[in-house]
Amino acid sequence: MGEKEQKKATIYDLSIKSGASASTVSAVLNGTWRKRRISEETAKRITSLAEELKYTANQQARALRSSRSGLAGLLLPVYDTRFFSSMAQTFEVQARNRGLLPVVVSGQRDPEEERRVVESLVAYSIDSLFIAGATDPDGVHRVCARAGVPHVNIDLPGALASSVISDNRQGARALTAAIIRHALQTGPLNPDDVYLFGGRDDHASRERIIGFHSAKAEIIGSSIANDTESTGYSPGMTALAFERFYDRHGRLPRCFFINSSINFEGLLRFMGKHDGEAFGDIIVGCFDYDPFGSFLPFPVYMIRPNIGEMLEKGFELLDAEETAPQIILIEPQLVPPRTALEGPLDALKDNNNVVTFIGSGKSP
Amino acid sequence: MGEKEQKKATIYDLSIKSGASASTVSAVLNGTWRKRRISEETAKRITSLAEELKYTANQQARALRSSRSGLAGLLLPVYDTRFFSSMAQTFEVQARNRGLLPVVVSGQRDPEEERRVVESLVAYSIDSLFIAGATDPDGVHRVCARAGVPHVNIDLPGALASSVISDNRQGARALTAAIIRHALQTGPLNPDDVYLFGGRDDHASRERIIGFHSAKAEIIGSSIANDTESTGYSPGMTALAFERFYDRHGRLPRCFFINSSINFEGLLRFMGKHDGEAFGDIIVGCFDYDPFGSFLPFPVYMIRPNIGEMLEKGFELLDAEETAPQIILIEPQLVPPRTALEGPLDALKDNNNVVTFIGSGKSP
DNA sequence: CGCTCTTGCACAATCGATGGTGCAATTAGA
DNA sequence: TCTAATTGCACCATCGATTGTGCAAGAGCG
Repeated sequence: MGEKEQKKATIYDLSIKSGASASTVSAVLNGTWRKRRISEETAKRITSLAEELKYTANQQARALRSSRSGLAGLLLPVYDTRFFSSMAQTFEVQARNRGLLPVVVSGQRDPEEERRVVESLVAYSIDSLFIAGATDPDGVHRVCARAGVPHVNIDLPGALASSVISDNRQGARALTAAIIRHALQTGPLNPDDVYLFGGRDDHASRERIIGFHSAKAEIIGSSIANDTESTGYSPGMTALAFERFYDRHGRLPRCFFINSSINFEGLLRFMGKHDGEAFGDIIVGCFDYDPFGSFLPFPVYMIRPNIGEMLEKGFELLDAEETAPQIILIEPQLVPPRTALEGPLDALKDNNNVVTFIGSGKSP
Repeated sequence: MGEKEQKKATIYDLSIKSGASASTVSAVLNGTWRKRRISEETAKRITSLAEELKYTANQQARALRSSRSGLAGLLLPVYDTRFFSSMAQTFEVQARNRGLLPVVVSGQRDPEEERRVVESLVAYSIDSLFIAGATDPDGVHRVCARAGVPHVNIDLPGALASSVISDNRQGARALTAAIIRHALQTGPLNPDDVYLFGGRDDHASRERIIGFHSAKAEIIGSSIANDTESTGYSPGMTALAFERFYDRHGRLPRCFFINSSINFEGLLRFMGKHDGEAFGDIIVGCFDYDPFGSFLPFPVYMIRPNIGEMLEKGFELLDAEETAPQIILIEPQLVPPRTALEGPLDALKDNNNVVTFIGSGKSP
C-alpha cells in the first residue's frame, strides 16, 4: 500500500530545514510564540514550511510532555439505540468543536466492564469523561477521581459528581397524560387499562414511575397496585413481561408506557410472535424517540431527550470546575405519533444533491 | 472531586519500591521478561507490587517510544442509523478483544471532513483504520498511506485498498424478488408497479440497482425506463422524491425498494405529511435492517448486512498484510416482515435480571 | 584452577514535544 | 559613551516506556 510513505515530519525536521531551534518551531506551531517573543517573521517562515511538509504534531509526544491528551471520553452502555447513537453523534461534533478527539466506549451495562473500559481510557490520559447511563456511576467516578480526570454524569445521575439529566418525572407525566387522553377519546378508562413496562431500579426509572403514577391519578382519579413492571433494559425480558400479561388477561393493556426504546424492542418481539393479531387498538407511550417506532400500526407517543443541550451543559460543568456536585435538569420533548423529526442526518452535505433519475429499464 | 488523587504510578516508582531497574520493571510488565532473562522470582515480585499500586502503563509514553498506539480507528459517515451504530458496537467488541482501544469517528459524508478526521486519528498514531462507507475512500486511503497506517474499506469498496463489502447485487436480487412475490399474491404486477428509491452514484447503489433490475426482469418479464430514483443518503431528498411520485401518480408504487434506512426515513416523513392516508397496500423492501422499521403498518422486507463477519474479515486482512487490494463479498441476510432479530443488546448481563413487580398504585 | 557459557540484570539512548532558563545582540536611556 | 532593558532565540531537562548493549556473578567443563 506504500505510495510515498515518508515518515511524518517532526519539529526536528522543521528545525533543520528552517534553521531555527526545535523549541522555537514548537512554540510557533502550538501558538505560544508571542509569549516566547519569537519574531513574526520567523513564525511565518516556520508556519509555511510546516504546511508545505504537512506537519502535524505527534499527539502522543505532546500528551506525554504536557499531560493533556486532547481526548474526550464518552462512556455509553451500548451504541445501538437511537438515543445513544444520537448522543455519540452529537458528542462527536461538540468535542471536535472544542478541539478534542472524541473517544466513545461502551460499558455493556456491566459495572466491572464499565470500570475496565474507563481504566483503559485513563491509560490514555483522557482529559475528561462523560458518563452516560452507567450502571454504577459512582464506581466509575472513583476510577476517574483516582486519576484526576474531570467527569460528569449524563442522563443518569451519580452521587459523587455533577449530573445533567432529563427531567424524567415531568417527561413521564406528559407522556402518560398524552396516552391517557388519547385513549379517552375512544371510551372511558379503568385504572387497569394503564400500565408501565420496562426499566429497572435506577434513578430514571423511579422518577418516571412517579411521573406516571401522578399523571394517571390526576386524570383517571384512581389507581391500582402492580401497574408497573420492571424488566431491566432487556428486549427479551420485556417481551416476556408482555407475554405474561397477555396470558393472564388475553390482551395487552389498552394503553401503556414503555420505559425506553430498548424495552420497546421487547414489544416488537412480542408482536412478532403474535403475528395474526392486529394490536390496532393499543396506545403506547415510549420514553425515548425512534423515528420508525413513531410510525408503528398503533399510536405511539414518544419522548425525545434533549441530547444536545445535555451535552452542552456537561461541557459547561467541566469548564466551570464546580466543587459541590450538582444536578441539572433538561426538559425533554413530547413527540406525537407519526412524527419524523429531523436529526443530525439533515445537517449533512449530502442533502444538497439534486434528485435525478439515473436508472433505466431493460427489456428481456 | 479529589479523594486520593495520587499521581499514577510509573515504572520508576515500581523500580524504586522493588529495587529493580526501570527497564526490568518495564520488561516484566509488558511481557518481554522471558526474552530478557529476568528471573521468575523478580517478575512475580514486580507483578504483585504493580497490582498493589494499581499500576497501568502510560499509553502515550508507550506509543511514543514504540510507535504503536494500541488505537484502532473506525471511520463512519454518521452514527445514528442502526446499521452504523451496530457496526460501532461490534467494532468496539472486536477491537477490545484484540487489546486495542476503538476510536470511532464520523466523516459526515463530506470528503474534506473525512480527511480531516482521519488526519486527527493519524496524529494519534492509530495502528489501523477501518473505513466504513466513506464518500471518498481513496482520498482517505492517501492520508493513511502517507502515514503508513494499514487500513481496509468496509461496506463500500475503494480502489486502492482491500475491501470487505456486502454482496449488494445478490442481496438486492433477493430483496426485490421477495417484495415482488409478496405483491403478486394480491394480483398481477405491471413493470411500473415496481420502483427503487434512494442511493447515489456509489458502488453499493449501482450494484443494488443491477440486482433490482435483474430480479425484476426475471420475475415480471419486462421492465420500464426510469424505475429508479437516486436521492443521495438524505431523508429530506427522499421524502421529496416520494412527494413528486405521489403528485404524478396519485399514489405510491405498489411495491418498491428503498436503498437504505436513511432513505427509509424519507418515507416516514412523507407518511407524516399524508396523515389521513393508510398506505396499507404498499409493499416495501429496504436494504438495511431496523427492528422498528420491520413492524410498520405495511409489509417491510429488509436486508441485514452481516456486520460481524465483515469486521472479522477486515481484521484478518489487516493481519494478513496483503499486497494487492482485494475485494471480499459477504452475504447479507433477508429479513421477512415483522421480525425482531436479536442483536448486541441481547448479549448484555442486564438480561439476567428477574422480572418483578416493583410498582404500587396510589389512591388520591 | 582457569576458561568459556549462561544467567540476570542495569545502563543509557531514544521517541517528539514542551517550557524553564540563559545569553548574545540590539535598543533605549542618561 | 556607558549601563540597563528589551528582543529573539537556543539549550537542555523532562514526560514514561522501550530496547540494544554491556557486564558481573555463577555454572559447567576439562
